Amino acid sequence: MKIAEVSETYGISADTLRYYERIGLLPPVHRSESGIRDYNELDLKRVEFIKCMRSAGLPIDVLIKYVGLVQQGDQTIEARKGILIAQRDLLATRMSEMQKTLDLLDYKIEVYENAVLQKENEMVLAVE
Amino acid sequence: MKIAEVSETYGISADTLRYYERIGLLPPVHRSESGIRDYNELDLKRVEFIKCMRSAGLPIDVLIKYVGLVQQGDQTIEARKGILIAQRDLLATRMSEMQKTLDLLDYKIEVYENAVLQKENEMVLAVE
DNA sequence: CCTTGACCTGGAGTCGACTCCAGGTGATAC
DNA sequence: GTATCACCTGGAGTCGACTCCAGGTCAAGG
Repeated sequence: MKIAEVSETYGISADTLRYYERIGLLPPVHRSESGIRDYNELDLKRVEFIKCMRSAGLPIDVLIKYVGLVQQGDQTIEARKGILIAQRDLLATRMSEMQKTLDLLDYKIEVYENAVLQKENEMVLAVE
Repeated sequence: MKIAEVSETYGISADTLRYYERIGLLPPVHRSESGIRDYNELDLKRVEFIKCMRSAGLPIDVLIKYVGLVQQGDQTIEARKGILIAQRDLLATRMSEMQKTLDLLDYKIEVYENAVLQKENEMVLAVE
């Protein structure tokens, strides 16, 4: 699959895909003879993983570290697990922060809703 | 309350507090005669609101817009409500993305856990 | 053939959100 | 009364994560 289609499929710009490869977040992608990227199954799996992690805000340097460990084979399993657990915990913390904000937003929206209703009510009374 | 204490209390650097004021995210804070910031109740409420919104990733320009509308009084209630609803929806979307990532992380951690257990098992068998 | 279009590279530019000065003032501690 | 400290301002620098560009290669359609 060429870069344009990957970009289309995953909603990641071609520039970003190339950038990920340049910085070592995405290991070198399979190429056609003429040097054009031709993403294979594994490449696509990696793209999807990165997309998922980045969409949740995991920092690129952590992901590069993780990807590097994966390349190094089985003796890095503990280290990889450690990274994932740390990131999982950070993510959970951020989500609970966001939940508080969501609650506050809901509350404020409700308050505004009531303010609007009250205003409309006053207008009706004014007309009557 | 002087800036150092506000910084301490809310975990926001003094530089950031001044920055927020400079860009109009925080309306001008009360000052002592000598020109030193002396945050009053209302100022602190605003700081807390901003902290909450920023911690969930709401962009500064949106918050500046919202704060500006608040300053303009009651005829902006509908617009403010619209902003809050839009941000609430974006936030909910981002949180559900994050939930997917969290689930994937949990799954991968479990897989690593099993891999580690299996390795340990093999080692025990090798010793026996 | 030759033009068009997708792709390539290395490097520079942008953007959001801070963060860090340098140089200056005023109040408090000794 | 002077030294130290927290504070002030305007402006520049940094950081993470892209995003854009110039200049070049190559395959395919008319």
